[in-house]
Amino acid sequence: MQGVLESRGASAGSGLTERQGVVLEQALRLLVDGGEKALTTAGIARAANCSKESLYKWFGDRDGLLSAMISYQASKVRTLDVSAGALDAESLRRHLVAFARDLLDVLAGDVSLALNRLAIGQASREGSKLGHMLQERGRRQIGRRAGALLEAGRKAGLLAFDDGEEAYGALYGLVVSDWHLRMLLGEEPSEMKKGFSRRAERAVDAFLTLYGKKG
Amino acid sequence: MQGVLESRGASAGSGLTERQGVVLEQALRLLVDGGEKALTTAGIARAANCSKESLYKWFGDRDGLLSAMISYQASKVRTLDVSAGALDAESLRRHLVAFARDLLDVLAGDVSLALNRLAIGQASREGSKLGHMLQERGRRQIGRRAGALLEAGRKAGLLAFDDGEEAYGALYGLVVSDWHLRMLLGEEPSEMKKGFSRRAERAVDAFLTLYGKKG
DNA sequence: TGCGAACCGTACCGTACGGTACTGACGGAG
DNA sequence: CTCCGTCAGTACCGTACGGTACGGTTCGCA
Repeated sequence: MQGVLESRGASAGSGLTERQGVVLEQALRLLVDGGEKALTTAGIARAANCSKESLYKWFGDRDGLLSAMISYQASKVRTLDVSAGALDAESLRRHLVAFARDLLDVLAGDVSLALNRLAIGQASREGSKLGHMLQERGRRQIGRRAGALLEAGRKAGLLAFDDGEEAYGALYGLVVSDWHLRMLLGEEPSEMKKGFSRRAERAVDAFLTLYGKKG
Repeated sequence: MQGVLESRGASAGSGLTERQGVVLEQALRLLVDGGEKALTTAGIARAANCSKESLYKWFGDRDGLLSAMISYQASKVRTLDVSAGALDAESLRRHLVAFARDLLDVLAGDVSLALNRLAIGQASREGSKLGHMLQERGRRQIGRRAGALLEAGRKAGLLAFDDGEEAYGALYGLVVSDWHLRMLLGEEPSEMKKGFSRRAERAVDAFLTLYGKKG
């Protein structure tokens, strides 16, 4: 067990060989296509041209595989930090609209929806470990980007709020409303994506009405 | 098949005998306690003291049983319509806060959470029939109450909006934000319920800032 | 060339589920 | 009393899954 060399370069420093990355990729594809029901160890092994025994050696058990899938996906969609230098009212609005649009796009992505469905289906069981992971690696991550943007807006005298978390909550609610839940329940995302741009702008307008400093 | 008498009075005119109501009650309890994994036909039969054969005779198959559970629960939590006679600014605000608090309470209810988890887990499969049912019987229902309230507010000259659906979406988003998803992912609802009242008031204040007519 | 580790493919095992079939008990109708 | 429908309880069947074990193959390495 000690001194094991990774057969090729590890991917993204996650401690994963690229072989294991391929496995997780195929597992995600299966999950997106057929839901949790289609995510069987035999199916993953077949799709990734590996043996079940290797799956258990690499990931321990099925739960370990699910956790690895979430970590893997989270590491892939690293949010690009916006360099928020020298904000004025118009550039702040543009940044907020871009954030809102990105948020809607991420939430409507089929991998995101599939992983959220998976974690939610698992949440009733004890632990809800997957839910915590998704929360930590997803919301926390994108929340930090929004928080930084809001803070920059306040520093520039363009926004007024006491509680940053509350302001972020309002922005999130105005942007997303119940669309995320509706997509999780099966409403066709492609139908909704067309209205995302307009929706993002409206939501940001409302947010600025609430938290923007008049001037 | 014809002329079958229901052995006792049907419950709520749903075409269900009270025996079947007991079965659905037990099924919901199992679902809340143990999640979808615990919702097996054998388990339901044992909990309700009936035979599996009767389950299949009454509900057809497992999907029919799940649908019946949603219908049954939806018929139980009929939303009380508020008689919105003679609104002024203060009573409108009270009504909105009451609505917001009720909304949060409903969404945080364990039966609601369990059914939403069930429908979401099922949504990846074809059809997403349960998702549609939950959408129709849940959101549509409570949305009508909110829509009527908003419309009354506009008629009374207290609110200003063009698109009622958009205004409702903003209210919903401000009230709920991402709390529903977080609870679905397993965050403990009892921890959150304490802040519901304050949260409802804050959200309504923001909503009135956006859509309330000044004066 | 020979050794050993990793690994694929498959077979295998125990279990649990959805759904069906059978038996026996109850209870009402004639 | 007898017939008949309903239902509980249980046994049963086919299937599918998670997890393990084994034979055969490739490949790095000495």
